[in-house]
Amino acid sequence: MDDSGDKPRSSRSTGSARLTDVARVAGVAPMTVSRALNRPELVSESTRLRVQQAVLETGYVPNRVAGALASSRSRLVALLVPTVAHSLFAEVVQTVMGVLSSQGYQVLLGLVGYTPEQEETILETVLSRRPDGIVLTGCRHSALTRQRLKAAEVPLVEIWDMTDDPLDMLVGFSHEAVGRAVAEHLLSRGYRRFGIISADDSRAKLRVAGFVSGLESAGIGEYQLREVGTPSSMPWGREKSAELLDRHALDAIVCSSDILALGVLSEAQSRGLTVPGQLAIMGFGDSSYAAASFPALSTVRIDGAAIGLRAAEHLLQRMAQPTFERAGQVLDVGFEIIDRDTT
Amino acid sequence: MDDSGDKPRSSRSTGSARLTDVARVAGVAPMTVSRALNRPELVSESTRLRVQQAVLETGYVPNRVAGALASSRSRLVALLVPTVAHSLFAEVVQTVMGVLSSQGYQVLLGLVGYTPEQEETILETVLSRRPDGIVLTGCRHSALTRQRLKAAEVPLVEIWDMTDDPLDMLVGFSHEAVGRAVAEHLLSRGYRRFGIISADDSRAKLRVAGFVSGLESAGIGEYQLREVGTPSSMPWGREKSAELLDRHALDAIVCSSDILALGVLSEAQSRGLTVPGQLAIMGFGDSSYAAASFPALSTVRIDGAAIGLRAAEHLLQRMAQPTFERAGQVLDVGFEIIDRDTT
DNA sequence: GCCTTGAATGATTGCGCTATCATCCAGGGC
DNA sequence: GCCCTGGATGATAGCGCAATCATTCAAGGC
Repeated sequence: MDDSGDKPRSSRSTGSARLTDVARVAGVAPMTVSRALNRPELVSESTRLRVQQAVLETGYVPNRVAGALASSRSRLVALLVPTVAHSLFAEVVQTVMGVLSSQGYQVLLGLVGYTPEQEETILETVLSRRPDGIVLTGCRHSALTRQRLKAAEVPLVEIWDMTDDPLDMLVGFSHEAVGRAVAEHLLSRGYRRFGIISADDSRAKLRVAGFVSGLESAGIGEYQLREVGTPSSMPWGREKSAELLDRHALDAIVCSSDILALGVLSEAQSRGLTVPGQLAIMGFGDSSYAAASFPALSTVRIDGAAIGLRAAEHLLQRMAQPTFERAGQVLDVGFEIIDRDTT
Repeated sequence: MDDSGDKPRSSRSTGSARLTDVARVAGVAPMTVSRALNRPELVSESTRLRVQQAVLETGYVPNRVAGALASSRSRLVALLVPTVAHSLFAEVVQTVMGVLSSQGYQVLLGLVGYTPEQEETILETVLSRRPDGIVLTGCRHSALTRQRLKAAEVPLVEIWDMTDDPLDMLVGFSHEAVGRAVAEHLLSRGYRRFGIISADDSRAKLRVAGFVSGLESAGIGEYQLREVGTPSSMPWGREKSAELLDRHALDAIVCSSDILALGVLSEAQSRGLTVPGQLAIMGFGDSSYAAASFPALSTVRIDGAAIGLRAAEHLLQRMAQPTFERAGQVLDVGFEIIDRDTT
């Protein structure tokens, strides 16, 4: 009845219902509406119901932009991955979002590709949203990126890589160890003349380095390496393996992703090579189609869901305990060699 | 020199540099800093450089939360898809984000699954961020969702479906037409006894309905239908096809996704059935592995990149022209039957 | 000289919310 | 009666920025 106290809506207002509108309808102070919605345990049952009713009547949708500004809590988590067009990262995105959204966080997704420059650019705009937490793929960042992240003092989980010295928390695995394990596996199978097809991305190169060091430990210094651009694709795999097979006598080709390996497989088949008899092929990622190819692709399984899950959990924990000591927690989720029919 | 005019930093402040800090260092008014950063053409060259310098000195990172509140422009676009763990939607996410981020927009990703309830919940929290635009998968929404979207008056593109009556703009294709085209294709190949394995999702069901109506047009009223839960997977495909093949004499099985079709294929192979001689198999989506399977999977290609691209473009256009008449623009990107070696 | 013009810059205000502290009041101890 | 306690509610003041309008000043016309 008494709406004489309303301020006239300024020309800058958006026109939709505000907290004060709900407060007027419910006959309480704006602050009480805020509490009824965000901390209902502080408000009496009857007030809560009146507010609820008023929200429905006014069609009020809270403005979290204003809320974030006032409270310095955005309830936003930034998730930076190279791409989602790769099932491994898609899996991470899927699980991280599942965990975080169940706890009331929303996710600002950033696709940083495979270059430090893109990461820098995107990180800057991401930080301008003042996220409550960040999940960041990889742990080899430019100096500027590291500096910005430290300055932002925002809970952070690096994923999908391994280091002793994380910026904050880390959930991942060692790419070098993957490479080394693949080398040992193939050597134990008796393969000796290796081709490598690797994407031009820093983590793939780490795996290659691990693989090569594994070979060297066994006294093998010779191998053939080809790099391909991103995104990896079957045609890249075919083209580079054709090149390798034309010029070198190889008995195994190791690829930095399953999709490349599939390309190698089809090249081998088109040349009438028996797999793995005349040519062994190793992928990486254990994509859903690795098991479905014929012959079924041997590969390395990374549990993206586990990484996403643990990363999200770590982040939630840290966000809940604001200044918990920066423990430098590191979790290695490992990997698994999947020995199917191409090795 | 003169910093006597500074307000003491309130206890509620976040501690990082603000516009006023930069302004003080640069020796200009805060408003001038704002202009130098957001509308540099309004500021003299020398001022712009001084501000730039001051930004570097202070390590200032703009607070877009405050900016969004003050300007009623969030520079945020919400992108709602069922999942990213499916290459088709991942492709859409990838392209939408590519286009939008090049124009300075950030993307708030929402995974709505395949139920209207999840869509409702997520849409509510999404709207509370006051996005400048929304890309929404599907165009069959609950009444509440439709009402909220209309009330929000935010530029909207529905994707991945088709209707005459979009909420705002629409870029997609007709799932019924897909089903009908698949029916015609298989009938023309001479297949007559059909099994259908479909996910329990509304758009897959539309494709089934189209397929069935295609059969009926040809006078075929009998078919075997099995539904599977989400997410679809190879084991689901194997299990349901085993069930179908045990009980019915079929010469073709149509699946609502490639991954299901791959499961059917492996079941067929394990039974020693020749494909397509004794059993034809049809997928949907033309995932990257469809061409790689053996035999290569026949399927339906949807150009997810085109959908994402056009959707993002439409949205950008609408966001640039605030109250352009709600044209009800509809774009049908169609689909393509990919006739490989399983039909 | 005087006015106009427009580019550059500044001062003020408010976006819609929540932190914080103040107030109010019922219930209880003594 | 008085004071304490604590739950419920309210009033006030900002969060950091940009919209808006005001001011300044050099250049130019006459």
